[in-house]
Amino acid sequence: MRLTRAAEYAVRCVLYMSRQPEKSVISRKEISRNMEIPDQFLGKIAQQLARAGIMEILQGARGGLRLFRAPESINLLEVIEAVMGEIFLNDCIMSPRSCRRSPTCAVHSVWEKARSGLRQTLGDADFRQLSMTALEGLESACIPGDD
Amino acid sequence: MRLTRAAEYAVRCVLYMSRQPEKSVISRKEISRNMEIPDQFLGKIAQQLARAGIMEILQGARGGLRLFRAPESINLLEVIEAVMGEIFLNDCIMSPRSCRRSPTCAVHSVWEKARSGLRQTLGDADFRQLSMTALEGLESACIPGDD
DNA sequence: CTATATAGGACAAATAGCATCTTATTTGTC
DNA sequence: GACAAATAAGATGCTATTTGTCCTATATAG
Repeated sequence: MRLTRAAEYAVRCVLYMSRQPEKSVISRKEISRNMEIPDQFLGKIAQQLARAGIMEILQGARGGLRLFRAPESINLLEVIEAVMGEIFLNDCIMSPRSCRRSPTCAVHSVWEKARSGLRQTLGDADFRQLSMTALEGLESACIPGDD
Repeated sequence: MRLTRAAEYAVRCVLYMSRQPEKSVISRKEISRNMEIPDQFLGKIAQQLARAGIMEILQGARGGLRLFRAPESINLLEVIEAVMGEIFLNDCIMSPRSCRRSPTCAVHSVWEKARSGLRQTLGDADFRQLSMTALEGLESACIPGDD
């Protein structure tokens, strides 16, 4: 019931880019260095974010990453789901066929409520807000693992 | 970002027990058979639920499981957390030491909101309600994996 | 043409999830 | 006390996922 490392990295990456001048191209190396993300791993993550229409990747010399949209139109939910897939709390929500009586199962409705609440909260957080509050260099996102 | 199988089994187990006459002792085998839970695995799960004060385990012949409290005083959240540990969405919520500036990090506050909302929803669902809506034999809880 | 980037597939180590096996222990009944 | 019916608990194994790394290919600016 928790974020993967990859999703955390994705959030850090978009957060870093949100703080740069709009439409600027930022090299993967710069991001990975500043946000403590393994460079090659960030490459894979960036591809997923690109496929989700969040950023674009420019190849070749002077290439790098560029946000595809303004930070205020990007939210936490879509960044996370771009990397982890759609958030769901249990199997039966995801594949109703495997649940024999979802329409009348009380547990089912709780899952659904919990899931939609969670997605709502994450969907309401856009990166303009996030980047404005988190201003200082490296420490703009939580950096786990030192513990 | 999803329930483990063990947590799903725990929910099914408590749900089954909530439907039986209060304070009755139910053998593990009966529960595992009726709710499609591997018997030995249920043994482990029952121990966790017992440690959490949700049920008690009676050893020996005619032994089995018995709810320690009335179904209305048991909620989804505690059953899940008994098995999975406390729900948290990312590392930095769990171990604030590893997060260098949690008080001022905007992302941090979103995690906290999402987490508390999720726990609230699950905490509001008690097993009296759940067992009343889910009445029919086997199919009282979602049974994944057939898909 | 060359230097600088990313692309993308293969691979590997670590961890977590999902049990199962085996042996021991507890308890009720005859 | 002996036996049968249950659970307890530790060890073990299999699989999938996560978290990367490596290597070769490809794209682009100058």
